[in-house]
Amino acid sequence: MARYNHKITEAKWQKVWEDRGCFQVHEDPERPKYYVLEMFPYPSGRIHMGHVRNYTLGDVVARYKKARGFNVLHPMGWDAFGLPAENAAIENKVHPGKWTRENIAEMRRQLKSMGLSYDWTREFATCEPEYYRHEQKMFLDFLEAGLAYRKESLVNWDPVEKTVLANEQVVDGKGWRSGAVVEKRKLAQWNLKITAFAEELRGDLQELERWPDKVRIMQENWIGRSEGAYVWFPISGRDQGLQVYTTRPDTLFGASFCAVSANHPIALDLAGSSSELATFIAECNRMGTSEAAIETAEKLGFDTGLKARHPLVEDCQLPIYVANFVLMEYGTGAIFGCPGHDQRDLDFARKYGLNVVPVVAPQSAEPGAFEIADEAYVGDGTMVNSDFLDGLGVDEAKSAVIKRLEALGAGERAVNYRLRDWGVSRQRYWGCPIPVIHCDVCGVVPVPAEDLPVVLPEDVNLDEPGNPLARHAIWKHVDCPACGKPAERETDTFDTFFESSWYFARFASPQVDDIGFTKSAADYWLPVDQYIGGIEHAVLHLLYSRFFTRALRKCGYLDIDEPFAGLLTQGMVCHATYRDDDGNWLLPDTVVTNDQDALVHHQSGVGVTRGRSEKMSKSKKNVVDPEHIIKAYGADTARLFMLSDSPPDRDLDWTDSGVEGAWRYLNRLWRLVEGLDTGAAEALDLDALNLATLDVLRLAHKTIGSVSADLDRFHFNKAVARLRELTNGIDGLERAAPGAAPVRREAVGILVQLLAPILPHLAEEMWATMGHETLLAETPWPEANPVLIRDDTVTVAVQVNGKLRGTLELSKDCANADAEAAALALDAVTAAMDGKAARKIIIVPNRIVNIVT
RNA sequence: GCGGGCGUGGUGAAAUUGGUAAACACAAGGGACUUAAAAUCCCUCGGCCUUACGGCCUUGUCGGUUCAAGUCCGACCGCCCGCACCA
Repeated sequence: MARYNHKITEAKWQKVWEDRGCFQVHEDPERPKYYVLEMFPYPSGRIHMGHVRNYTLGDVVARYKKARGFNVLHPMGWDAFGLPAENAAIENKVHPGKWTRENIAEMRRQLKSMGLSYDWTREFATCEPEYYRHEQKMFLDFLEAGLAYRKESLVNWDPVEKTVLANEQVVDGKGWRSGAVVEKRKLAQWNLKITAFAEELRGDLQELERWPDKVRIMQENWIGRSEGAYVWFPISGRDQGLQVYTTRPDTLFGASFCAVSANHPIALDLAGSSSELATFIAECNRMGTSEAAIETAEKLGFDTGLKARHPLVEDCQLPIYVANFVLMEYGTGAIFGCPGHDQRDLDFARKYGLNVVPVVAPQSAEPGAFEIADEAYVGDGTMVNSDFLDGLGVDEAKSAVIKRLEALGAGERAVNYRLRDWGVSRQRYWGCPIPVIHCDVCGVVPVPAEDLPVVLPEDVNLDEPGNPLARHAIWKHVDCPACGKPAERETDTFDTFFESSWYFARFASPQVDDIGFTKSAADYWLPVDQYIGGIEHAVLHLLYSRFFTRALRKCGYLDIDEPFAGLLTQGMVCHATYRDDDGNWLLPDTVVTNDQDALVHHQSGVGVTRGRSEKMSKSKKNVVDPEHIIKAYGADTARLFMLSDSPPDRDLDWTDSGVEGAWRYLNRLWRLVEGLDTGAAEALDLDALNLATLDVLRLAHKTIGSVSADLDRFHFNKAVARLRELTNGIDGLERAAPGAAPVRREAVGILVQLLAPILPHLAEEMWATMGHETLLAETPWPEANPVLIRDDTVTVAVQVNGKLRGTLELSKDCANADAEAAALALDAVTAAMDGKAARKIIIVPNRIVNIVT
């Protein structure tokens, strides 16, 4: 008996599907559409197991929905701009464009070997002008709609590389590559007004019912709506006041100090005449902006000597500090501190010897006796020491104090968001040029639509630090489109999240060149019905895309609000880690077991320690190359392994034995059709079947329902288990039994159809071997015979005092009295009741009888 | 520090969402076939007690609610993920 030859079979069907254009789709208003999309990859060079998992999940959904009659759009493309290309250019002296395009070719070849049901005619790469020209136009439309603007903002500047660094590229205050001390610099940067949609982006999260709660919570926290008030504190001896934002206006009578950010105008102003303060500000700015850096930093303040006058308490003067924990980007960059009810303010007050006055007393406290020790009281309670607020609850006090402040003109109710506008300028080469021109006379001038695209020049010199566009004299110098005088192009490029914020819409009409996508195609295909990708994009990519969709709507491109109706976030692919005695990481396939059952390196023989399973990463070398697996076992085996055992949103452990198990199952399936009687078809006669044979046929039809339900809910591991059960059932058929041959043929047929989304190549081969002349990839999903899935009897558990004492086969939906009588008649039940009478009998029809004595 | 999640056999997991815990696999052990191996097939496989029939226990720990708890509630322990000192 020949073993299943995956190499020949997989290549054969991939070619058939491609030649027939099985997966090419067109808008068809007659059919329901289904758009399934996996997050497109950055072309880093080769696919990794994370890609294999992601694309397998999407492919199962796409093939299943196609079989269910949907017009399925399932595209693939390349997120092709980004920093790795520039790094590779510097390290290997290869042009970023060449490097990127070669990587795409290699990865496309690898993806094609997986047999994924993409409509490859829709493929595009975002680094090509045919793509990015449209986002240049979108940017100009945003500019006109007031959704894009330029402002000065602080960036991490690496003085050696002459470039801006992301937070994660700053390590201990130094550039990750140059090691130079990073400076905070103010640069004029382009921003998109995502905050204009803050409330909408937050509120609409509720509508995203097919998104994981986890992601919705993360986005909600990121947007960070808070309700509070602005409060104005006059500054003694100055004309200007201090505007503060607070979420606890109720604690205003407990205020003992004010504090401003190191970058607050007041701080900068005072620093001009105080070198001490200037030094303190510089120290604050040196502190990293990453959370870890701020976390470990001690809370420090610098007394400015200025006093803020309390808006509600006559003669009350609060010292104004510059403090390292106040952020310029949030609220007004200034706070009042109430140490009694904020731990950070309490720490600060103790350090600098400031008053601590409790103004909220917990319900349990003795009136007048409540004091604050080491812990601030942040709970609800009754107002004390607070003038007209005394006796009110916290919420009432908030309203009352705001009302009073508003009446006095000393404050107002306010809603604030943590969300900041999206800075899109990058001082980098390998990105989409920002289509504006800077003219000394006219200022910022948009590139006229007819001059788009602004094409990224290919002839650049990457050997020197800094952005090569800024050194490219020919490209950079142009005439002002408005006045015709010499001017300069913007040399910044877009953040690469720009490209991925609308690519899903481009797939709807990827070939049109006068616009990013046509309205009619967007109307038909969008939103994406099911989006699948990694949890690492839970906030930024998904939030930017949600914003972009709204911005495009405002500019008339489309009519939807939400780009992704359903979201599935897959878990990581993990593998055990290995290190030798010197602590060096080792590749899994260089580790073997020796005669003494010990782990050793396959060549040197030195001892190896097996570490815990972790996310596959190059740095820990615990990687398995998908291409090796596909060559050795085939794409179907890799797919099956990815889907078996673990639910998609959980982490998956890659194991060799698991792969072997998947491969054995494939061969077992293959033997199923090899041994099939495909000759003269004996008609199926239900009445002639014995019970065991009928059960297998019934199992096959029931499996249609259970597998469908599992696939609908993305419980792929359970679907695989059901298919294994059916396989076990078919294998157990007694060949000589009457009607066994036609039952076997029908059951295998159903099995093959249900396997099709998971093991497309093998299933197609089995389908053909069974004598079908149509393609399984174009065959509708099977339908269960209602007669065969109906159950006449059910197994009911019988308990005495909650303990299982036996089971009963009862006719379905039988009377409770019958169930009760049958249960009481069981020997095990009478024994367990030990002569006692039943006090109570609980019956859940078709499920359980519980006798309580 | 805050927020979210998870904890079930040697391992990955399942449990119709409060109703027979451990489906389906992996690993392990035993057997059949074979000159032998591979492949394949069959059996055993949570723990303890029992020759057997069977019994008792078991879902991180301790309590609670309920006729009934892996599932709900409270406290604790452990692990993972995310983050914003957010006023």
